[in-house]
Amino acid sequence: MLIARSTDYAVRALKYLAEKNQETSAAELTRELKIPWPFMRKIMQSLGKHGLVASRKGPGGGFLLAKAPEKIKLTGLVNIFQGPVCLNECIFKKKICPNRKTCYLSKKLGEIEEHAFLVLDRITLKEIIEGGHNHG
Amino acid sequence: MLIARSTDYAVRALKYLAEKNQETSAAELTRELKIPWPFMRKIMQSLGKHGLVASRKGPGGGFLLAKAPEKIKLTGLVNIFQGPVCLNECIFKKKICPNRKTCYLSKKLGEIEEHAFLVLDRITLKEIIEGGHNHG
DNA sequence: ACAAAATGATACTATCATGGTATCATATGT
DNA sequence: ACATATGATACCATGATAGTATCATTTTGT
Ligand code: FES
Ligand code: FES
Repeated sequence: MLIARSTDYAVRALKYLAEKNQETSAAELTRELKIPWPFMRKIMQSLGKHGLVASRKGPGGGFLLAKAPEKIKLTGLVNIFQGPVCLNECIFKKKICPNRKTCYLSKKLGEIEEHAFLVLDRITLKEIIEGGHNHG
Repeated sequence: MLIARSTDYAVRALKYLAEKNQETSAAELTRELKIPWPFMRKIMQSLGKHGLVASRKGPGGGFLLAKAPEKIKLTGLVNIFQGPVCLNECIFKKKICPNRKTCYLSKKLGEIEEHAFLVLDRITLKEIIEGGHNHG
């Protein structure tokens, strides 16, 4: 799977924040998006650590988008929650394969991976919001 | 990961069979390809069930390629060992997402998946063998 | 006939990534 | 002070993949 659940949840949360454009608590996000509360909190904390949202503690506190939606790329989110986009780790017995440089199959998988990366890298939160879609 | 270990092992085994072009036992495959014996057997049995190799029991028995290398497609192997190529299963809480039809993100992931499929579908065992590669 | 060598079938276990939970500490507004 | 929020972190659950074990069946050679 290219997009893990955590990444997907993050997209939904960010979309909600962007559309509401007001400080929003994790509780509200949980309620509106039907995402389990502790999991949601973990996700928001990750987003905070990586500077995608700003947070404020205390009553009335919550999260605010910290970057413009057009600056938030899907590849960035994938990186945070799943690590680098990777479809091509020829692992033989848990050791990275020594033949990668010359391997035909690896080359082809590399092509796929690159294409996937390019597509994902061009998708921003803004596009997702405006894309005439239903995500979330 | 696009190609699972089992699929990769299958490719190596088939390549070996194709190059040797003689009846070959699982024991030899295990020995030569450094793949765990019971796992190798399981893989060969799957390949047999799906008609990619023919088998013969008894002393001196073993496996033979049952299709021409150019007829063995990577997508076929992926199907056997991993199921359909799929990078795009928006699963929300274990239920297939109802928004798929209109979802922007799903559309983009679908594009990636389709590209991946097309590339894999054009790779045959023959190409892998002749590809100036080292797979295995 | 018999033993050995091979595959067929199938059930089981192990490992690991992901998804999800729980707890306590810390900050903030009233 | 106290309630309400997030920060940090450790823990648990689940499922997919990788790998193992066992027994039945077929074939060959003596
Ligand atoms: S919201 Fe489910 S496919 Fe996009
Ligand atoms: S054999 Fe490892 S990259 Fe192909």
